[in-house]
Amino acid sequence: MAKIATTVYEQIRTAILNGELSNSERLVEEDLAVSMGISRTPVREALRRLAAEGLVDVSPNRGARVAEWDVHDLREIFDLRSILESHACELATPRASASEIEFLENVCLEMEELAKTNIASETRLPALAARNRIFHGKIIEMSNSTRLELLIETLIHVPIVMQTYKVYSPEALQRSLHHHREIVNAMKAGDEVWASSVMRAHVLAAREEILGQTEES
Amino acid sequence: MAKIATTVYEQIRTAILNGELSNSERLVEEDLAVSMGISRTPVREALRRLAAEGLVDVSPNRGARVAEWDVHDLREIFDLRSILESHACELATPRASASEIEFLENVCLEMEELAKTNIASETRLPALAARNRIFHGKIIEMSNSTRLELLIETLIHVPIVMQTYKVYSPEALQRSLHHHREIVNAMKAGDEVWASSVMRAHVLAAREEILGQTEES
DNA sequence: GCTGCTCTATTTGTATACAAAATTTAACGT
DNA sequence: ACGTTAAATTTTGTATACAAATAGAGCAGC
Repeated sequence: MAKIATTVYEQIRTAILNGELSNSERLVEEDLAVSMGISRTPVREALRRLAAEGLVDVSPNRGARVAEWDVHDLREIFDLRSILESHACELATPRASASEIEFLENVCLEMEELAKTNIASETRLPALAARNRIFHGKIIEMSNSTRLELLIETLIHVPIVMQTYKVYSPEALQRSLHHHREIVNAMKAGDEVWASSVMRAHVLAAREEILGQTEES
Repeated sequence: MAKIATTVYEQIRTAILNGELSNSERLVEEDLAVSMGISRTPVREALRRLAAEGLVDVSPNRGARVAEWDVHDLREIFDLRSILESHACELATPRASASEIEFLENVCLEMEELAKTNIASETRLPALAARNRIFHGKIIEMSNSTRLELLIETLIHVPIVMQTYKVYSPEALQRSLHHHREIVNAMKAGDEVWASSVMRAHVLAAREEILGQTEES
C-alpha cells in the first residue's frame, strides 16, 4: 500500500490545483488529519512537500496557507516557461523518434476535435486542458533532462496555468492549436531552432492571453 | 531561537556541500538524531527538505542517501545555468543602479587581487570561490525575479559547482575574471544583449573546464 | 564458491503526548 | 465605543512509542 503521506500530499495538491481551496486559506494540520482519519505526522510531511513545490506557503510557528499568485508572479512564471520549454524543444527535436512524433500528432488531432464548437464547453475545456498538459509534458519528457523536467514542473503547478484554456478566446484557442501543429512539424523536420522558436512564441502568447484576462478581473 | 529542524537542515547541508559526507552515504535518521542530541522528527523534516532541493535522494522505506552527480548531470546543470543566468543578466541590466554596478566592480577588483600568484593557493581558492558566488548571486538578486532565483539556487548547490575554482587552470581563471569584468561593463553600458551573451559564454566555459577535469579523474 | 532462503536486527512510517508559540477571546481602563 | 492588556484556546514544534518494512547475517542446498 502507498504511504499515507503520499496520499495526503496528492489529495491536498489536487484540491489546490482544482481551486477547491480558497485563496490563501489556512491549512491546519490537525483539521486535515482528523478529516482524513489519520495523525498529524503524514499531514505535516505532505504540507512541507507542497511548500517545497511552491503550492503552499509556510511560516515558522504559524502554519501553512494555500499560496497566492499575483500578476507579477504570473509574468515571471510564463517568462521562465517560455525559456525552459523552448530549451526542451531544442533538446527533444534531435532525439524525437517516429512513434513520439506520432503520439504528439495524435494529441493535436484530439485537441482539434475538441475545439469544434459543437461540443459543450463544460466538457471540452477540462479535456483540452488535460491534452495540453500531455502535449507539453511529453515534449519535456522527450528532452531527456531530469532537471529541466523538475524546474518546469515547479513552474507549471499553478491553478491558473492548469486551467489555461478557461480564459482563452476562440481565436486564441485556434492560434494555440496551430502552434502545437507547427511545433510537431518543426520537430518532424528535425529543425530544433524552428521548434524552439514556435514554443517560445506559444508560451508568450499564452502569457499575454492570461495576463490580459486577469488584469481586467 | 531558531527551529531545530532548520539548524539540522543547515548542518547536514553544509556537510554535504563541503564534501564531508562520502558519495551516496546513507543518512540514518536515528544516527543523525542522537549525534545531535535531538529526536528523529526534526531530522526527518530536514532530510525531506534536502531531498526537495536535490541534495539527497530518499526512497520509500529505505531512507536517505547523499545525492550523486555524474558527468551527464553536470552537463544538464551547466546548460540550464547558462540559460537562466543569462536571463538574469537580461533582467538585471535595465534595473541596475549605480551602487549595484559599483558593488560588482568591487567584487571584480577583489577577485583580481586574489588571482595574483603571490597569494598562497590554499587561502585564495576558497576566497575566490566565495567572491564568485557573491558575484553571480548579486546579479541573480538584481534580476528581481524570486522564481528565477529559486530555480538557479536548486542548480547551484552541487559540491563541484561550489568548488568551481579548484579545477581551474591559471588561463581559465584569467578568462573567468575577464568575463566578469565584461559583464559589468555591458551592464554599465545598459546593453542587456551584450551582458547576457557574455554570461552565457562564461557559464558554458566553466562547464567545459569542469567536464574536462572530471572526465580525466 | 555461489545462490537463495529464513530469521533477526535495523530502520522507516505513523500515532500519540507534551511543551512552546501564536491566535483568539475576554476583561479592563480610558 | 475604542484600544490595550491579559488570560484562554488553538496550533505548531519536538519527543517518544510502536508497528510495518527493509537489510543483513547466517545457513542449507547446489
